[in-house]
Amino acid sequence: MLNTEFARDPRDVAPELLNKLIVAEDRVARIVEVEAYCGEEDPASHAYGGKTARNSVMFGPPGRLYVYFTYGMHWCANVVCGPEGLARAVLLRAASPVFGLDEMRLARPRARRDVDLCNGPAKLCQAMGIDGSMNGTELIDARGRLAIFDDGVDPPPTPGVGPRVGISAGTDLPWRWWVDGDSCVSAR
DNA sequence: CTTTGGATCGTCT
DNA sequence: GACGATCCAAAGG
Repeated sequence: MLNTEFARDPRDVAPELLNKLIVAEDRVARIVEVEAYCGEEDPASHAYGGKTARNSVMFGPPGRLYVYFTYGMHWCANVVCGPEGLARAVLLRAASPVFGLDEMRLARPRARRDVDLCNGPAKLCQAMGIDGSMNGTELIDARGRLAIFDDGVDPPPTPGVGPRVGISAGTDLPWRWWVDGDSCVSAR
């Protein structure tokens, strides 16, 4: 996946990220659920209300990872999209483990079944070993620890579409997409 | 199976 | 001082 492909509206990028691979060091998972957040114009976005220390990565160049800490214990990860400066991003909500499952199980001892390793935004980060130290990391740099990789599996032609999860504003906007029928999707 | 409430702390008002 | 782009265990049906 080329960096320039992220320099677009997250509502276009998000469904195209379905079935792409996220690679973090020795672990690989296939993205099956995403949400778009549209910067200062989106009441559900962390960027609503302007730039702060926490959300500053979203205001930077596309193709970087925005990692935030929430609920006092969880990390979640977004891909920064474009146009640059508008703080738009795609939240990685769920993935299907592909490789490195032993490491994922070690990172998530609470997960009873393998399906529970990455079926939520904070679970995905915990399983993949993503935390705040990776905030702002380039996703495309082959030397980096993180990448999004296209292995030739196309996005679903007709993904599931619906409102975003866990927000209290902007609940009318259908900006969540998922691979319909996949057992690792976080919400039905 | 579904529902409920506790955990836990950085961030912004 | 309030509240999260959440997760999990426990309790109830």
